[in-house]
Amino acid sequence: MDNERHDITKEDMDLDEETLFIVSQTFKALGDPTRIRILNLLAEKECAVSEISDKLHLSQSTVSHQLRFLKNLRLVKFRRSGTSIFYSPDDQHVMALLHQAIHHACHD
Amino acid sequence: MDNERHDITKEDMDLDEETLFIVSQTFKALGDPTRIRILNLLAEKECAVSEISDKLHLSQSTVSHQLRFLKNLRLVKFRRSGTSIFYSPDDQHVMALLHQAIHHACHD
DNA sequence: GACTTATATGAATAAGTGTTCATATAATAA
DNA sequence: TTATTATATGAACACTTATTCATATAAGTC
Repeated sequence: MDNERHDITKEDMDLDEETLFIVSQTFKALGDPTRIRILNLLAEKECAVSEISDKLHLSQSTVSHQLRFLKNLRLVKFRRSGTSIFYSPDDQHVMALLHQAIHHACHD
Repeated sequence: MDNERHDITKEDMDLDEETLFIVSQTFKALGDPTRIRILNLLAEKECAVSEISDKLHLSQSTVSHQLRFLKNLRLVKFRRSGTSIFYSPDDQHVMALLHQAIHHACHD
């Protein structure tokens, strides 16, 4: 871990357009209950689309649309196995944000 | 700090409705560029509405609307001083999430 | 009181978003 | 090839959201 003192750095200034875009996109991704549930499930274990559908009681189409959303932001990755496609988290930073938020929501 | 091993806890299971609502609301609040800029500014120093307007080049109405949004979620607090109203952050957990996200966006 | 300054608010509008339905694609099995 | 299973996709729709404009409220000053 990095223990250096936190001095004046980029994030203390006005945010540039690109940073602002990335940050807001990231939080938007986490701002939907369905996507939160999907990511929280994938955090436990890699899942096929149909598995997500079944466990979360969501339509296949809804899951597929949301996975595309998460895939576009590189928040999940996938691998093919036969006719199934297995998804798993692909951004540990974002997953850490999610877990922190859940933890705080549960305990405060 | 809490160094205990992370065992099976609530956040590893299916999320209950309330937790899901709180978490998604929190992330939605952080999912808008204007609100991110406002919170990032307030992180530096307590500001009056007009000060936020000026520094971020936003209309007074826009700032006021967004501050109401943040106030409703208890993400900011305020104090009156004459005709001015000074706002400041009121949720260190959420501010921590924001700073983490900015930090990651800047460095990755 | 009247006037100014600072902030809040409601309505309207334009843009964005999540789900559903129908259908397409892709891999496999027979 | 045809049939089956799993997943992806596009269009439509209802719903939400961020901003603007006009106006209201509230505190301070004269």
